[in-house]
Amino acid sequence: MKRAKQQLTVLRALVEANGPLSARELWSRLSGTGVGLATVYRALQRGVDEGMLESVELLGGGVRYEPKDREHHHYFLCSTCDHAFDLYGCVDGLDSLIPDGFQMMGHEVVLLGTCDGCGAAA
Amino acid sequence: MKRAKQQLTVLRALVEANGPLSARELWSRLSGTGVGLATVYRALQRGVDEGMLESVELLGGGVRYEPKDREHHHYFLCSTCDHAFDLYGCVDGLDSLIPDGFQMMGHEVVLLGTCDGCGAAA
DNA sequence: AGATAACTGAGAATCGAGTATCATCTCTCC
DNA sequence: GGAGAGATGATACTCGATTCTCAGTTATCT
Repeated sequence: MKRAKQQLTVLRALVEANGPLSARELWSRLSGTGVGLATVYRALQRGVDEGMLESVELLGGGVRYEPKDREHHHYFLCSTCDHAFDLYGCVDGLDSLIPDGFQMMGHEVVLLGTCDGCGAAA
Repeated sequence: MKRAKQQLTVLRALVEANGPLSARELWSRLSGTGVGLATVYRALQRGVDEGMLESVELLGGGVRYEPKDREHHHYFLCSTCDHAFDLYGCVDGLDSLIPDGFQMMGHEVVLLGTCDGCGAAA
């Protein structure tokens, strides 16, 4: 098995994904390559340290990672396959929700439902 | 210490809160009452089973609980104190985000920032 | 009061996510 | 082709959240 380039393999898989991936999700996508889970975590950690990746936390617990250069976007979380898809675009009316005295520094919108593949299969 | 009513104590604290609480957060609010952590979990589990509570997962990991009878709302998550506040109201433009073939069954909006108390203290 | 079932607190046990360790492997530079 | 540095996979370990266990407590009914 080829070594020393496994971290690049990990990062490439992340760039090619259509949404943020968790460490485990990423690892399972690389299952054919023999990459170890520890290497996946190392690659993610390094990517974050070097500023090319960012971690995002959605509903459902786990931390997911994606390239940092993507424009502002939100997510669609499929309740069947648990995969998160990027959604480009945003929503209106956020400001009206903020209570007096609170300072908003960011927002997160997550749509829940079934994705293309899972909805068709059902 | 009075017993047998501890679960009611737990549920009452949850109803009186201004947002969903995690098991730990709830437990710490009851620290003066001698209620055990296991009892908090038991009360929450029973509340969910009986349909009076629902669990919500926001960014930041943990599961939080709140009464199920509240109208549609979203959350403000304070990055300083990590408390989640209910926000009544909603946003526009969600439909335009949904990709073709996806079916939306719900949505979650979380505002991030600093709350009244934490912003004032800073 | 007595019997019984439900409830409780404390701490042990379990579980999953993430991290640390270590022997081995690969690359680069001589 | 030999040496050293960095990378890798397997696995042991840590840590926090949640659940389980158990002996003692309390409520209810008689």
